Amino acid sequence: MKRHVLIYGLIGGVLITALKWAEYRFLVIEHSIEIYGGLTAATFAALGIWLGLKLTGKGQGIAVKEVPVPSGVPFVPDEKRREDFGITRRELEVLELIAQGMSNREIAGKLYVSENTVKTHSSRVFDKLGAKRRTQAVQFGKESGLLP
Amino acid sequence: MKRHVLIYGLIGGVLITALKWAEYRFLVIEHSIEIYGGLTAATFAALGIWLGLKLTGKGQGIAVKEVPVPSGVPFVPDEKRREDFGITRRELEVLELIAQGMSNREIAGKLYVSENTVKTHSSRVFDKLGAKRRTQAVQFGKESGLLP
DNA sequence: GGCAAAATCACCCGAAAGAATGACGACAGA
DNA sequence: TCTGTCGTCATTCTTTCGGGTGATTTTGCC
Repeated sequence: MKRHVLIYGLIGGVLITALKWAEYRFLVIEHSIEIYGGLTAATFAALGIWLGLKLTGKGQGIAVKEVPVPSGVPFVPDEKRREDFGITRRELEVLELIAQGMSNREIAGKLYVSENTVKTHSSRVFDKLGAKRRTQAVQFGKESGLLP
Repeated sequence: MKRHVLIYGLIGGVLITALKWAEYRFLVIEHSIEIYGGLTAATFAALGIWLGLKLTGKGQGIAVKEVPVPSGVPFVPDEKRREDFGITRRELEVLELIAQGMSNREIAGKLYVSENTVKTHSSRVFDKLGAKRRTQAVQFGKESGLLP
């Protein structure tokens, strides 16, 4: 939920800035979706072009094909593997924070829940991954593509 | 986190644009948003890269520019970074085993030393990396190319 | 509306981890 | 030979983890 607010805020900010800068404010009402979509598409395309330029500046085409595809879409399909393990979203969320080196207390603070809750989630995740320690859980998570 | 917002925003924008442009709005209900987002993002990125390749013509360099992509690189240069942190070989060895999810006791057994020694090494490594927990040390180690 | 899953929190307790400190032998280099 | 680094080990103490158990609330779905 919080993420949505962030996303909309960010997009809105970018959009409005771009529009303002281009003096196209009158188009917002009628064509906002097209415009902001087009802008993002153009941004993405530009990013691709930049990547292509950057990579072809000194290298041959072989490396270019392999590298940018995985880095352009950095880790989205966690949902599938997550369910393969029977891990819930919240549990994966906790696991991600564990992988970032946070303590249970810090995670609790970040997620606005009690430390006991974090412990419950982490315990369940360890159980589902067959891990005995958090470091092991992180390792398993990375190996199975559950974590970036 | 922040990156996620950006990515989702971009993907979402591209998706909506693509859908709208192609008048395929009815497909949204039936298909997952991730798939279309990934497809469209990949399409635009690929298009951008292709454009970049076209525009730059033929690259002549042979050497592949070092791209920060963890895949494909089998990881060899630890010696250099190790010394940048002032970490000894033994300490890095312990850190590697920690990263594999082993407990201090297991590490002690594997290295044929006492558990106290392992604790000393790990404490020193944490100190040199500025980490407070072993998970954090692992994270830092991976980020700085100290660990695979 | 009701059921099942998920999320939340609590308490206890043992094990593991980590901080702080001190010490000792091996070894390389000045 | 003296010095610094490294590796080793110990002790004490505090904090954190993790297991086990049970409970309540929230949420998603039929």
